[in-house]
Amino acid sequence: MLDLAFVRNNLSLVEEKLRARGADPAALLGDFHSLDARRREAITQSEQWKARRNDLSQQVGQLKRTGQDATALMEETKALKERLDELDATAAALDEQMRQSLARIPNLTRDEVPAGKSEADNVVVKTWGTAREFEFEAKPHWELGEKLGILDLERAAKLSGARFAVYKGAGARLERALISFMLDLHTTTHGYTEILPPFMVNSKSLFGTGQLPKFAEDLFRCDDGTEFVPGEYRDNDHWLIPTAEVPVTNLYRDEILEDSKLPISFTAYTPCFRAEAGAAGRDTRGIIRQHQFQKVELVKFVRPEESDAEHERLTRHAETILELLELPYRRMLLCSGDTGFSAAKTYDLEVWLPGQALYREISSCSNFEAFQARRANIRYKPGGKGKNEFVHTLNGSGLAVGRTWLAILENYQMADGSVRIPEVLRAYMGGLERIVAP
RNA sequence: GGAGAGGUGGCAGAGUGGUCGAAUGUGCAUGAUUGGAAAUCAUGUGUAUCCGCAAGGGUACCGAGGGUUCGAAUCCCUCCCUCUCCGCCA
Repeated sequence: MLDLAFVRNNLSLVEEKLRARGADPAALLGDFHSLDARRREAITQSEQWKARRNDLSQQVGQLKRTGQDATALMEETKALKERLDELDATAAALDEQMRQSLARIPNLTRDEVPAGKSEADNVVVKTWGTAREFEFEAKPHWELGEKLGILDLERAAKLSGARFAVYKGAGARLERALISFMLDLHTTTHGYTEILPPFMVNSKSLFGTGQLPKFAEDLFRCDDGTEFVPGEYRDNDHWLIPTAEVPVTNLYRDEILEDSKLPISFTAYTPCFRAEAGAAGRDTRGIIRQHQFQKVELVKFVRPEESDAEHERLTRHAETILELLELPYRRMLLCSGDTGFSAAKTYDLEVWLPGQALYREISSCSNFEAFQARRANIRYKPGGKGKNEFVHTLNGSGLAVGRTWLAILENYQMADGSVRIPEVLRAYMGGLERIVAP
């Protein structure tokens, strides 16, 4: 969420940034100045009447205490009430309108974010590793996985429908090995604290990180016998998390963090659940796009002045996983049109997939600045004194485990259809060096 | 799921309709005292928002949301959370 006062004082900048995202400022901001003025006027009016009521009520109390008759004053105050209720309702309605309007405005992208409409306008920042030369035709992971008996998409469909996977034998163990390998590296060398959060969260949490209200249709909601009402954020409903970002960032919702404890770095392994509404027909083969996938996430709470540097560090932490696994990748700086709702700046890491001869996103590392912190009310006291300020939040995949799994299959495949295990994973695989067909 | 007890400021803990944004203790900050410190004393010490150039003033907040009342921390309703006992359960 953007700061109301900031929007008021920088309206043309906000409009310009919205246009850069491909959003329509008129639709999002409406007649901002008018609403803002009417809201403030209504609040002032209502509060002035409340002050009068409070004053009269106190006089009533004083009369009663000294045993005098207060009937006249009570009648007068009662008469005041009707008008007050009206003013109060108007003020509350305008305030709510402003709140909802602000909640739907995306974050402003930073100036170094390139202008662009779509994925095609993202900029390659760097490329790491070289794509392997194959002396045979590289196969896609779904063929490799099915042949090796470690991936069963047919039976997964029987159990749960399309976009689910069953991993088996060495395939299941490879997934588990990747999770352990990633968590171990992040919690030791990279200094993150491991979190194992709930896999279900309430709508307050989803509002905090920005998934609600705009992206409700991308989420799985548990049926509590109630409906989601945009603008109402409950603490007693349940949604499946689309990413660990939600529970981990919301750990500190409505809290004031100690300056001396910052920056705080958390890593968490969780499954992620996504409805993939609007992705019908896309990536239907293989396990690129699933309703459930596993992910190791990195989350940071930092002081505003250090969020840029921490963003670079966090991205490097994700890249390190790819480098240790010796998977070629490139780092993309997302353009304004492709940057997510809550993010001010995002790097995507794309891994090379020889079976499909293309780069695919395997990690997304974002700086949200104060956008999420403002929604979730996460603050700190700079220097331990004075006014509370919002922290900056960051997060990134480190990495998406399912996509790492399939990248290993495609990059490490041999002519006979077997798959070598990357060196760094072998200890996690009980010494296994190669997955071969049964 | 059933029965009961609770949720008040950084913490502890009073307050059951008015003088309560809230006693008291403690913590913290500043000052006095001291060679320095401890102790002591004094003063101050929440958040958000609205008006205002500012000084300052108003409003709201005692788990959350509604309601009753001229007036609610206090009474009523719904919900959330914590604790105890029972039931169920991995």
